[in-house]
Amino acid sequence: MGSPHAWHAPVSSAHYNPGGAGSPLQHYQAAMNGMLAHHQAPQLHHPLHRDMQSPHHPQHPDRDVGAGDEETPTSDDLEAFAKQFKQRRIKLGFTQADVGLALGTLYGNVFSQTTICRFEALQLSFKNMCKLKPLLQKWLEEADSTTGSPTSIDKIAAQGRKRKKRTSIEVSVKGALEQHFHKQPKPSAQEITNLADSLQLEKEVVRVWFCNRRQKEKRMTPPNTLTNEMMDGLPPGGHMHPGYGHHPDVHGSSPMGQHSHSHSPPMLSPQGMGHQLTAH
DNA sequence: ATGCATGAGGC
DNA sequence: CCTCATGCATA
Repeated sequence: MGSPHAWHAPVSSAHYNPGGAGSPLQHYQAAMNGMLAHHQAPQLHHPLHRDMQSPHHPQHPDRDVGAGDEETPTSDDLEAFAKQFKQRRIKLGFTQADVGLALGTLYGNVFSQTTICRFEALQLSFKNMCKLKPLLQKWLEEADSTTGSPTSIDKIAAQGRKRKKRTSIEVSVKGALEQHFHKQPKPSAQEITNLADSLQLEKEVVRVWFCNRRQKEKRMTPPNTLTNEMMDGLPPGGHMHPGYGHHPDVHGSSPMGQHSHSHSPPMLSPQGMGHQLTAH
């Protein structure tokens, strides 16, 4: 029979430093992004409640630790897996985009470089991470199992969608939006219209901005809310850690309590990333 | 790697 | 209109 798997050679234009230390400068780009996005979805959402985001307590004594469980993983498991995944992926010479395509060939679900990237960086919701983990895990198994298999290349492609051009919001404007976000994460339609008027932006742009902002707060690795506004009445006791805000979640809808290991101050993945440019 | 955007599903 | 998963386009 034919080979069920089919990944072409790692056309990787990816050069990364598996050591971590050395050059923090990594810039791999999906050179030839085949936008083969169409629809798919053999999997629908079930009428299940959102019972996720609470891997609390050990369920069964028969559950082994490690990255090999089929049950709901903990946030820590996900982090460990993501980390391993990235390392192996790079070791094997695949780019994030390659993996995305491979998943399509494997299961029929294609993913973009973006999604793989976000998975590795834990920038997805807990639930989403859980959903993708099995897929990526299987790919890993197959990937190193098929070490050096010929395989055919399939290129499906193309689709033209008229997407709106990405609006570039100025830094100063972003700052203003952030401040409003702290006051009211969910402004009403009227508020949005008002804000849009003030900032001279389209209402839609502002609305979407808030939607995206809320999603960010729900990621596993949330942007630390470092916007202290009322720190004038600090208690004389002062047993507060300087540098970072407390809980990442606000209403208790947040997934899990962050890990227990001492996280360093604001942003900084356990890996080696972090570079932001505030100039343009 | 990430910002802004689209779309499906839900209320 | 919101949430949620996902991605094009871009820094």
